[in-house]
Amino acid sequence: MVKKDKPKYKQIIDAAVIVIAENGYHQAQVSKIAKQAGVADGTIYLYFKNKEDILISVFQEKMAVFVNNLEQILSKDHSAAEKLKHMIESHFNLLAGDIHLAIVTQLELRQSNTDIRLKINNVLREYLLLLDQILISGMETNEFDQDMDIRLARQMVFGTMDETITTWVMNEQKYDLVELAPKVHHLLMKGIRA
Amino acid sequence: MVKKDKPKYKQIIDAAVIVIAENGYHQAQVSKIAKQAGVADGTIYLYFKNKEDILISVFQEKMAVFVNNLEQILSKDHSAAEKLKHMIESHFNLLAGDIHLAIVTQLELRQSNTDIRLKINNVLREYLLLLDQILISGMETNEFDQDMDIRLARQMVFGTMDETITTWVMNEQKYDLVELAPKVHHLLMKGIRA
Amino acid sequence: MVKKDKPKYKQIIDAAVIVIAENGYHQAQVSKIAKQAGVADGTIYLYFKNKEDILISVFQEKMAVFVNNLEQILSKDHSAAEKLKHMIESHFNLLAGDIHLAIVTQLELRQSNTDIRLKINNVLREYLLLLDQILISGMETNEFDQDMDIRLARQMVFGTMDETITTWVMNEQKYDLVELAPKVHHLLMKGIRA
Amino acid sequence: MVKKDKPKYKQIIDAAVIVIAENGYHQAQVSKIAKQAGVADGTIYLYFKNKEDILISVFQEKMAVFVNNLEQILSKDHSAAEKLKHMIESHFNLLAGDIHLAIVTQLELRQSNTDIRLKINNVLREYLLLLDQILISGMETNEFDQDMDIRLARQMVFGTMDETITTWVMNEQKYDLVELAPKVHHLLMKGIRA
DNA sequence: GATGAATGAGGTTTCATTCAT
DNA sequence: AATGAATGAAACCTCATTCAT
Repeated sequence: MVKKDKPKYKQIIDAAVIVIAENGYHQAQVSKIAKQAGVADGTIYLYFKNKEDILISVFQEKMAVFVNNLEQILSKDHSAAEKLKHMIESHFNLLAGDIHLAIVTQLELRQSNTDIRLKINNVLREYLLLLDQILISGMETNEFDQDMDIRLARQMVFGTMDETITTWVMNEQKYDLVELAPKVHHLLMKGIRA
Repeated sequence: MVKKDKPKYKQIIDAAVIVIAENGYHQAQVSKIAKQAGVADGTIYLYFKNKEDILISVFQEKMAVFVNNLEQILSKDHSAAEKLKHMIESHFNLLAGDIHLAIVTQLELRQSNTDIRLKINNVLREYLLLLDQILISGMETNEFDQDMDIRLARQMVFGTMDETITTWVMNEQKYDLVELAPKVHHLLMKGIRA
Repeated sequence: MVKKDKPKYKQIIDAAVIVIAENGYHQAQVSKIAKQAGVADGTIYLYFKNKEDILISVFQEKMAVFVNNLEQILSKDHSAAEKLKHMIESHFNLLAGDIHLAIVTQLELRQSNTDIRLKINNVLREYLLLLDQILISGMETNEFDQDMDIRLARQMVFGTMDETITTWVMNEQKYDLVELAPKVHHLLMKGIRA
Repeated sequence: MVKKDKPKYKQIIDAAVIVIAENGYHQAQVSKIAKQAGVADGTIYLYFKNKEDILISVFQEKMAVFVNNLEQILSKDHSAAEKLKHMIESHFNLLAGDIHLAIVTQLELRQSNTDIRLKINNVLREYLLLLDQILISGMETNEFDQDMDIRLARQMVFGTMDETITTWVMNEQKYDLVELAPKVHHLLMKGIRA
């Protein structure tokens, strides 16, 4: 059994999400995470190389859920437009259902230093490549504008989603994020359709 | 004469931009900023309440240029679509012309803690309100879709611009940002037009 | 059967010598010694009270060889001068033949804290008492100066040997230590002979 | 005025000697040294790069006194034998007069890691070169055996002195170290004279 | 007897801010 | 107004030792 499969590994990851969300990135000391996880400080270091490793693992583990979801969506026999819709809904659903995670990914983890941010970006890249697949397939079926710049389209889709979620988090989730999904989809579709 | 008009005030602001851009947010110590500005550490505190005050002031001072530009654009007798185009071009132009500033606003300042980020968002709000004016005027003239959600449209426009600029900065400005402006405008127009 | 006679006892002692020699005193963690010995960390504590006990036992076990050798030398029917010569040769030989041990006793073990060093000195005392016997016998037979201070003479003999070996170890054994023995003996003899 | 000339520099050096002597090398925390010196912890770092720098500086500053003394002795118009005598007396005198320093140099500083020990050895080298000068001059005037190996002779002289002082320190200075100087000199002279 | 996962105390260093000059 | 020396709080990580299995 590898470390990642041991119960304490996930226990610590989940504790980190809670502690970061509730205390902020810079107030998320290792000792606080250990306490929240119900283990000794030193135990953390049996499962993670250092604090940076915890933070990157948090992002990796959680991002994996997003990637898996998106892979599911891609595997279904739907139109590109529908896939995009499912992507937005699924993305919004996941974050609306885990406020702690939303706070961590949209606000707190972005305060990390450049090293960690670069590693986080590598994890994110996998997700964006799947988004590119949707865009490319839509262009091939002529659902989406065949002349559009993929990179710009991706930046519009992801930038709009990201901005929407961050605004929602910053406004303390006063309104329903999931309800916005169809509207966001509609807006984006107009931008990219043929 | 208020503090903001004294030469050392701007001197420190400019020093902060340079130091943050060249060293990164977490390596931008007050003493470094003081040295770059050519003043003593203690002098900083004659012009700023604390370090947070410097960072917010940096954003305020620089954002003012963006707001002024946008006000100029709004005052001209153009269509909403043209105003949007000028906005994107002007925004991209300003940042492409001051790499230090681009690095600071797109990457480094986002590493600040949530408190500072919320205050920065307040400063940003003024700019976004002007963007809303363009969107509203476009909807009134039926250039833009009258059924669209203003907030979402704003998030799409700003999110796309922001994501585009950040990607450009992260890629070390290998390509021409300003050249992308028409394409971004075209993409966004498709999304929001009637 | 007492603990010292069990195979794992010597196994751990030998592992400690290797680990200390190869990693240095401050990098010789109990877990490394356990790994080198092929036992679990906890097993160490079935044979030794604590880490300090390992280090002192290392010195005791290895010093016993020196003491045995010297007892052999003393038992032979030689002049005091010859005994001294054999002592130096034997001492140099043993260390030249076990570089790990030389590094540990001359360099690494001296980095231990004062408590351990005092206990090591107690172990060393037995060896120095045998050296004193050589000196006394030489004074009785008028081979050595009958007016000399035994303690000082012992410090000169041991200090010179020790400094010579340490210099040799520090110089990465670039030259032949054993070859120096006659010269050291000659030098010391001049100092102590009648 | 350079840092070394400022009063706090020497204040911290002296505090370090006292704290190390009284608490042992491994219990000489920076905070203890700061407290003993009557400054804040952070102040230490205005004068020293890090803890290692304090320890090396302690040795450098104190060793400088030994080197200066020895240079004085060398400059006098005495025989090599007399110079050696003065060296031993001066060396013993300095340490007998500053028990804290004796404990630090003979016992505590030797517990430092290999990095620091190497740097300390570089400082010591200067002293040993002056000792070599005495030996060489004695050989030139035929006071000392012209056939002897300089390195061995140096190791005998320094090893004997070192062993004598360490034994005295370890025995809690129960007897008079300075009284031993003539005897040590006599013993060494017999060993090296022509 | 043997294991090895878990424990938790403890210290160096940075840096925003102050205040005597 | 300007200086810059001094302050001191705060946290990541290591590793000897234990004890349930």
